Parts: sequence; C-alpha cells; structure tokens
Amino acid sequence: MKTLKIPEATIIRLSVYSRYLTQLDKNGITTISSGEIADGVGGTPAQVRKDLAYFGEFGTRGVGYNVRDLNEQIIKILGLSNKWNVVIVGAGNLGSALTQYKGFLERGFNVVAVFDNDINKVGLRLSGIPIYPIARAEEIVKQERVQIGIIAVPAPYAQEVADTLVQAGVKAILNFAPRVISVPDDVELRNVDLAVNLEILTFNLGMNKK
Amino acid sequence: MKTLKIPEATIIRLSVYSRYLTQLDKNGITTISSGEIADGVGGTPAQVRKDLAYFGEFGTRGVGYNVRDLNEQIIKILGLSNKWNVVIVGAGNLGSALTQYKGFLERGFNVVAVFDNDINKVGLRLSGIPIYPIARAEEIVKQERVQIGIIAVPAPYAQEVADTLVQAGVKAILNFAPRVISVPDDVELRNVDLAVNLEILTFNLGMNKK
DNA sequence: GGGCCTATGTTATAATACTCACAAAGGAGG
DNA sequence: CCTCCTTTGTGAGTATTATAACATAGGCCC
Repeated sequence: MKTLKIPEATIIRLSVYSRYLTQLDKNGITTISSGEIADGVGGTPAQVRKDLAYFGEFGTRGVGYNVRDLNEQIIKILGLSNKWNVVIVGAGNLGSALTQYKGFLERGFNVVAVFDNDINKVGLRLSGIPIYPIARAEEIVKQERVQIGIIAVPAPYAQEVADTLVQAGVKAILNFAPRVISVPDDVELRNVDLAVNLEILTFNLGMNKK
Repeated sequence: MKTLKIPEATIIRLSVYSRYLTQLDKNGITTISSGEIADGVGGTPAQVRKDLAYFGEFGTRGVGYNVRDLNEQIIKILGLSNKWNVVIVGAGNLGSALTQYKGFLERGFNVVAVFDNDINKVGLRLSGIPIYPIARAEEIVKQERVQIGIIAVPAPYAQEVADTLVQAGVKAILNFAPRVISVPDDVELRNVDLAVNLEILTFNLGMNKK
C-alpha cells in the first residue's frame, strides 16, 4: 500500500464506486467485476482497477470483487469508517437546505450545529439542529469535536467566516460562497461554486453548437 | 483562435477569473496583470496567461489587461453573453434553495419554473417562481425556450427526471442527485455530488494526519 | 489434482495538463 | 525617435493522468 500521489479524480471516482456498491449491496448483489462497476458508473474497467490499485488488492482473479467487502475498504480509504461532526455557517436558503440534506448523514456526516447572526433565526432549529450565533462557534466546535465546517454565507462574508472557523479549530472547510478564500496550509479547503457548474455547461453548449 | 481541446480545469478557472474581475470592476480597478489575477484567485501568472491564450490575445504587453474588457471577453467565451433560462426539478430543501439562489441570476441564469409532483407544492411560488407538476415540463420548456435543467430530487427519481427533461428538449443537465444518470450524447451532463465533496476532504484529512 | 478459463493487478504506452523560461511587443521617458 | 523596461504570448520541457495490453493468480470442472 504505497501512498504516493493519489489523483483527486481517483478519489471522486472512489466515492462514486462506493455509492454504487452500497446500492448493489442493498439489492442483494454479492459479487461484481470491474467491468460491471464501470458500466454502472459510466467508466472503463481499466480505470476502476487502476483506481483501486493505488490502495491494495481487493479482488479475486477470475472472480471479481465482493461487493460488501470492497465497499467497506473504500469507505475506510475515504476516511468514513467513523462519523464526522460538521457545522454549517449560514442559515439562509442554501445553509438550511444543506443542514437538512439527508445525503450527508447517509455517508457518515453529522451536522451538529448551524451558525447565523440573524437574531430572528438564532434559537430556532432546522430539523432538530440548533442555530447559534457565530460568536459561539469556537465553543461548539471544541465541545462537539467538529473537524469540518461548511460555509454557506454571501460572498462578502466568506473570508471572515473562514477565519472564524479556522480560529475555532476546524481542520477542513467546504466553501459554497462564490469567492476565493484563503486558509492556513494545514486546513483542507474545497470550493463548490454552483454557478461555475452551470457555466461549464453553457461553455460546452457553445462549443458543440458549431 | 484555435479551438483545439480546452481542459475543463481551464474553464473552471476562467469562471473564477471572471468573478474576480467583476469584483475588481465594481471597485473601480481598470487594469490588472496576470500576476495580480493569479494572486487574487490563488494561481500562477503563467497559468492565467495560458488559460487565456487558448482563446486569443486580450492583453497589452508591458501593461496588462483591461479589467472590464477582459471580463467581457471571458463572459463571451463562457457563453454568458445572453441570459439562459433554467428549470429546476424538485421543490424540496435543495431545489427550493437553488431556486432562490441569487448567484445564478448574477451570472445570467434565470430560473423560470420549478417542477414537483407534491400536490401541496404545485401552484405555490418560490420567490415569485411558479411550481408546476412535472407533467407540464415539456410545455414549459418549449414555451420558455429552456435549455438547462437542474435535477434536485431524491436519487431514485433522478434517472426518470433526466429522461423527462431530455424528452422535453433540454440540452444540458446539472444533476445534484447522488446517482449516476445517463443521457444522450448530445445532452451535456454535469454532476454535483455534495457528499462527495465532503469525502474528498475527509480523505485528505486522513492522508495528512499520518 | 491438473489444466482451462476468467478477471485481476501491473507494466508500458499514449494523451493530457502544467511549469518554466524567453523572445516579442507595446509604452514611457529622455 | 530611439532605448529601456515591463508584461504578455508562446514553445519547449516536465509531470501527471488515462488507456491499453499482458502476464499472473485463483477457481472450477473433469
């Protein structure tokens, strides 16, 4: 299990494989080949095997992979063996939607608190999850051992929220605000820009139209 | 202006440059160098110039780029010169949040309708945008000349919704459901899996911890 | 228990994307 | 008007990622 440099595209695909395997497992499928995985997720068999090869040998030659075992291995690789506590900053439309998004819990992410400075929202709950003022971020983060923060505030506030989260002790940030933010090197940062995704589509539409 | 193969990463960066340039323009900045853009968005000057070089020459040697002109060029490249009409399928938490997300309108995307089969929601409006039953998708899509559909329904319904959108005449789909879906070759498809983004973070946390 | 068959794991090859360094071009100043 | 200075645009070299081909290993059947 050599831990050289793993392409991010590989990690994304592993996530997708895992989701697919979970689905197969629910349907009672016990064994699958790299080719079948590839068909299921829209890839190639070689790519599937290459992705897995970064982390070890999980299959049986001539047979394929055990669905449940492989999924457990991938979940372990992705660091999802244990649950993760998450906080969300911003109780607007997007923040509220993310707070109540069931897909997070299914993959082991537990939203323990939402932060917002709107006094009309503080004290309320979203699907049982309490809304606190941002001033209490550090307290809650330490108390609940939160390692991941999600930023869902308007762009102008994104950097100061990031600073607050870092100060509070969060080790990874998922930023939904359409603004480039900077964090210390030891904090993982990932940006999800909703509009950018639409822009890639319109670019491609323009390319193929000719 | 040779239109060979443009890396997707380049398109993503162009979107980010554009956002940054818009911000600079609002602040009255008129001229900028590739190095300053790089600083602003967290990249390298060479990368900025290379990205732009795919599409032409936009700067003045010894001076830099005109902020407003460059932004207009990038907007044109991304296909954002004209407004795009968009429909969203799914009026749950995520669909509602996306419908009311201001970042889309800022970038030229106009949400004209939401579809949902929940009879308690049909007929209501989200920030003025009407909710219709999915059966009316084809009618509305044609009437409003919609080219882009956003899927924000639970995973099990994602494929049938995609089929419906394709049938209705949509040419690009942004899929938020955590399920691999397939569409005809002439339809652009892009997936945004919210949980996958968190999983990349946890993978990286695991890597750096050792 | 030995040979055949199948799907894996791996190595080699190709394609793609990034980095660096430099020459060319425009503007400013004398 | 010529020279110097700055920053672009580009082309070569490097690194990374994906594709394809192949040898290996495990199971199954006779």
